[in-house]
Amino acid sequence: MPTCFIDFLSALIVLSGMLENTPYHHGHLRQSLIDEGLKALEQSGLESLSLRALAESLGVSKTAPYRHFATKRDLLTVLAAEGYQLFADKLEEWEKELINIKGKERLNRIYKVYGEFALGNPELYRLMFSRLGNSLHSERCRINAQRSFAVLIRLAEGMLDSQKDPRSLVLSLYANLHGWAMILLDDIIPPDVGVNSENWQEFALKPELY
Amino acid sequence: MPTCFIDFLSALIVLSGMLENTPYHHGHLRQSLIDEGLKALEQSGLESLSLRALAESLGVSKTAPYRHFATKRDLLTVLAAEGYQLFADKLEEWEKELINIKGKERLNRIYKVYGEFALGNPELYRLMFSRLGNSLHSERCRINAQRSFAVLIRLAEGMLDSQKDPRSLVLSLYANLHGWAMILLDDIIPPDVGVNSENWQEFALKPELY
DNA sequence: ACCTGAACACCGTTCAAGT
DNA sequence: ACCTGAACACCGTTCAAGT
Repeated sequence: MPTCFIDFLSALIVLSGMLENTPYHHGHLRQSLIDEGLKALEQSGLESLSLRALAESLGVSKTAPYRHFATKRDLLTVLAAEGYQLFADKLEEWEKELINIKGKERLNRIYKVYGEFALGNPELYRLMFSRLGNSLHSERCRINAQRSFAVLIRLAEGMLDSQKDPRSLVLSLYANLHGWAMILLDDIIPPDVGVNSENWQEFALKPELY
Repeated sequence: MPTCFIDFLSALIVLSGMLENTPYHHGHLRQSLIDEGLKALEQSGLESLSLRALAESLGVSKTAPYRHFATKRDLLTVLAAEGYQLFADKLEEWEKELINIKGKERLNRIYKVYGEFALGNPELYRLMFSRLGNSLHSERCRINAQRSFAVLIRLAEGMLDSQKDPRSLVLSLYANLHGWAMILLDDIIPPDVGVNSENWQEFALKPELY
């Protein structure tokens, strides 16, 4: 049987699949895996997210996802990229709101918005800032992580009394913000101190420290 | 058959097992699981640690560990407790070394020793400060976590110029230390900044900020 | 008391086959 | 091109049985 005939048959099958929208072909499986993946992530938690369960909840066989993602990790990397993009978008949005707010109050608000993102998307945040989802794994993650960091630098520049190098200072600010986020998300607050997800900002670095 | 006779038989079997040290009975399985678990943790990583693999490497059946730990999580909690104890011991040891070191240099050294523990026991640190191993899960974890925190407070008291509440300040110091530890362990350093596990302390909070 | 073996309900992943 | 089904190599965990 000549190759071109087989190609013709394949094309026919593909076309009929797309046109008739048979239940055999899902149609938007790749995007559905991403959307449903983000939902399942927050619902079941990062550790419990399973490719098989995801496939079943989309009414597709256990192995269907492998047509769109080579490994489970590849899907997680795309989910992390979605997270980094959402994070960068939020930060740029908040930057506009803080444009006229300076000094002490500005730092308070930075803590607030950063905390809102982390505590509002706990599993996504955990994925993004973990070995699995870390920004080094994809171009899209890296670009949006860089975009987020750029906003943090601009936010800090309008906050500092001193004229120190903002890049270095933003790094310690970032370490602080991430530290608090992880402490609150993983509940690793030292005992008998009375810190919780409501009042933690009172305990965080005060602006007069700068 | 009367119960006391069965008990007698059981006792006989137990005794013979202990005295003859047959290969059927391991003898120190519980402690071996903890020791081997700590090794496997750092070798294979937290996510790859498997109860079955652990059992096999100890030459025992896959289900033998269940005689000593109800669940995998229970073993992980004990491993975390070992970690918290080691951490508290190290901190108390370092406290003695820092007794005559004050101010600026003292903060540098705190960063150094904390970083040494986290980067020296990366998987153990990750387990301890995660949902799985967090100190709320066992009395022993909690006691040693509290012991560690107490050392941090004493270390900070000898460092501060101001007379602020040390507990609140230590919390922000802890968030900072933990943030840096996680950033370095998970490689989530913002791109193009040139921070790494060697030079990170130069970027961390400077003592003159206090 | 301590351990084994078979069994169950999950995983991720591969590959030949179907449409 | 896209999906299915059987199969493989892993998991954690339960339970009846062995020593």
